[in-house]
Amino acid sequence: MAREFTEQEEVRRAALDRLHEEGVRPYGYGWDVTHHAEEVLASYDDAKHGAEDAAEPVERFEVSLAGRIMSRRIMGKASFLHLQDESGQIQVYVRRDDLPEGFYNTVFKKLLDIGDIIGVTGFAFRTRMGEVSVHAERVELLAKALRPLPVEKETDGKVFNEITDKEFRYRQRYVDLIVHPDVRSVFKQRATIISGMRRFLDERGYIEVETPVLQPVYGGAAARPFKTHHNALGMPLFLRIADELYLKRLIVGGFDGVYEISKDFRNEGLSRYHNPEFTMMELYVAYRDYGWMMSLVEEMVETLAIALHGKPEVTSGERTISLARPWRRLPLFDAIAEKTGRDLRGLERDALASVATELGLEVDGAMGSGKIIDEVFGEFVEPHLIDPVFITDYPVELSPLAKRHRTKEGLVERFEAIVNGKELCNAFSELNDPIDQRSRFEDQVALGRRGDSEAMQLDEDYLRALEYGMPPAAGLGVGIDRLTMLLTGQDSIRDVILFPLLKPEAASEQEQAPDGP
RNA sequence: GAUCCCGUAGCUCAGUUGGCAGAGCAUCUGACUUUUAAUCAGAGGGUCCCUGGUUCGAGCCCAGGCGGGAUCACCA
Repeated sequence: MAREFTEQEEVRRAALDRLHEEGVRPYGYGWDVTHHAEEVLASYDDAKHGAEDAAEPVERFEVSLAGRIMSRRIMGKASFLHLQDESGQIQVYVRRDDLPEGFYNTVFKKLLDIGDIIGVTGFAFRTRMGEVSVHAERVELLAKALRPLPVEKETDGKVFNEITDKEFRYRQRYVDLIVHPDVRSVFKQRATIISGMRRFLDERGYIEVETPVLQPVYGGAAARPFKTHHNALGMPLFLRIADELYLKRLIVGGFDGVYEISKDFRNEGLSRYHNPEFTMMELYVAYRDYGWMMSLVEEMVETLAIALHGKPEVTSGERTISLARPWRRLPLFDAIAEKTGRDLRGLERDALASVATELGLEVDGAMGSGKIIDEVFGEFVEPHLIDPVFITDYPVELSPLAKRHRTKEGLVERFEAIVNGKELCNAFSELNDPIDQRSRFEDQVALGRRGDSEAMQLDEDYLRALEYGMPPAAGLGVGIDRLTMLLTGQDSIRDVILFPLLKPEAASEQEQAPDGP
């Protein structure tokens, strides 16, 4: 079914036909780019290239750029436009008499539009109004835009044509990126964070590995998986919810430090903090424990913040948060006591339940003591932890893969870093006792039988690996999306994921996709 | 899943007690060789989300639906 075109689309399609008639190729093959807009602006030198009132420049500043037309000011025999490339925008001055016969009047004025991608060569100069610009001597169309671009115009705080519809911005991220430089900037910063993290880990000698996304047995976290099917083997497979168990197999295999930066998938709800596929960095280091890992985390996050902002500080709304080392280390029960005034240490399940109820939580019979403690923490403590803090020593039943605490009964050597009221990472001294691990898995299987859809599966092969002997090790998982939110000051995960999951688009524009084989 | 809010031109939004569908920007035509929200003169553009109801008359009131957002709950 043919889509109806808007008036502006009709105009552009008519222009496309005219271009063909005029013998102008509307979609080019490339352009020899010598400069980006920002470089020209940064390296322009009035003394050499001419100030606005200078007679003749000492030397011509030859440039060749390519980009998108973002605005046009057309006059009789000369025009201005703003060209946007990846680096930013620069003004271009186009004169009829500098271009081939007829090009200015028939092609440039009539057939080019905002949104078209062009190549420009010429020389940089400073206009009478003082703006460094490119005096075009050659203009070529590289790609005709058939849809109008919602380009913003701004003057003295008044903004016209701004796209504020979040849905539009997420669905048509390519448009969002064109018209919002700050959105481009967030994703450049995301790349800086990931490459900085990779460098940090590589410098320490840890090896980047790749483990299966499709897993016959999923594990390593408490979450519901996506299920799929392999036709040739006729077997169900799960998209990984974590990398953990495979990475620890590699520690068994003799690697002393391995990490993986990858997508994990969890079949759960969407929110400001949750997308069904998200990016995780997991790291495992042999012969280290969780105390050592805390030092590594604070150093890594501080390093990344400095790389991004020049100082170990981030902002969230009005708030400035210092990420400078060292971070406070606070046992979970102390944190709860500090914020609620209640000491939960050593309390039995029913006593915990009544304290939680007094605090105003709803407790149902299915919740074990670990779950209740977790609820109290999540409700009354975590949201109030703004400055970075390591919360340590969690109940054993919440952490089936963590090593029992060396001195504290019923707890494991686990920590989460909390910043700005949200978990940034999760880590522990890894459980390497195969007998204990088997019984923890069995507890999980029992939970699963009682209907806990997030309980872990028993992974026989992982136990086999542990039975060969795994060195003591520290493990870490960092949510890259949330780290990026923190370091770039974004308050929705959708603003740090290029293409967040959305409901399918209503059938108006999108042809219904046929089902796969 | 629950609650609240929103849906009018390409974009942002007005739209009075229910009485001819509006503005800015964008688009089109013409003028203009240093503009920058260019300017000046003119023009076109609407399934007011959908369906039904009330009414002489509905963008507005009512009911149902669809789409979206925000908050809450599970999870990183």
